[in-house]
Amino acid sequence: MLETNNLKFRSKCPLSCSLDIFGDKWSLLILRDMIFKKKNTFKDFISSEEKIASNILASRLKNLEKFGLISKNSSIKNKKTKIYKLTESGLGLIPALLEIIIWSKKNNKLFNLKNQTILDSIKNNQKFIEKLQHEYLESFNKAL
Amino acid sequence: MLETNNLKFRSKCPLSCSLDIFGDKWSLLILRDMIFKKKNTFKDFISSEEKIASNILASRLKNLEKFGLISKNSSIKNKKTKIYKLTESGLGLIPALLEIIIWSKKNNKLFNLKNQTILDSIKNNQKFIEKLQHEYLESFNKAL
DNA sequence: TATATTACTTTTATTTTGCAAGTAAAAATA
DNA sequence: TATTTTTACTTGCAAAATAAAAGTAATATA
Repeated sequence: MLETNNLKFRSKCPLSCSLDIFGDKWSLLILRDMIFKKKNTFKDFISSEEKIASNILASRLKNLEKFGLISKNSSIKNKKTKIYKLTESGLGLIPALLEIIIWSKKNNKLFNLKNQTILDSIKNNQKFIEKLQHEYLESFNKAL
Repeated sequence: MLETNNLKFRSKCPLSCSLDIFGDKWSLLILRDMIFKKKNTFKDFISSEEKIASNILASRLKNLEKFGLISKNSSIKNKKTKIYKLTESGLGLIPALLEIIIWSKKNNKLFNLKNQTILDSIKNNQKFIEKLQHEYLESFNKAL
């Protein structure tokens, strides 16, 4: 294991490093919830249909924060509620998520996807990505 | 857990289904080895620098085959050697892999990547993707 | 003031991963 | 032809990660 700033990686391969960060069953689903569903609290994430366990969610949020994909702050309105926000680095994963979703759509004989209208309009072009990023930041500012 | 053709998924979300298939630390590295390093045997994969354990490799190969991303056949020349080949579905993941790699390159302050000349030329356009797919199939036919 | 909510942590059980060693069949070598 | 090596795995066991359930502490709401 290579160690850089106390963070361990199996190799210096960019794909391998990326998977060391988010190569699991849950991390990208948290980002999905933030990007596509404008979720930003612990309670939001817990309520997703895949039913992540609260201890796993806590550990994933901590990890994503550690690697700079999200940031954590107290809400201004409400001291109890913590708000998780995608960083620029986290928003930068939108193109990768879209490509996975596009792949999934093309291979859906395997897993019987439900029709999701939002996905039908996906074209992985720069404008769509920018729109998503813009929408995210806007909704975030509203929610805050 | 939803069950479709004996395959279990946490939900019908395309991203979630995808992660149910390859959301781990190793599956995409096997695909990377096939796509970028033209590897196609058990021995090839075992020799990668991330040092996957042989039982894990066996289980991942079986899983990728089960989900139709790769196929397995005996070599014509050599009865002992098994050749793993990307299917069309597996090759279809190239755009997603490239986006992860591009993300990784942009965020490399974190993990000190070595300069990989091949990556410097990456543009995630259709031509580059087609070139990779073509190269893969060509090298595969040679190796066979 | 009492109850509910939010964001966790803790505990315990189960599953997955990782490591080391072993095996069977085929191929290469002596 | 006999022996060694190679390839593609499997097995057994320890360690780590995950999952499920329950608990907690601080804050907010009725």
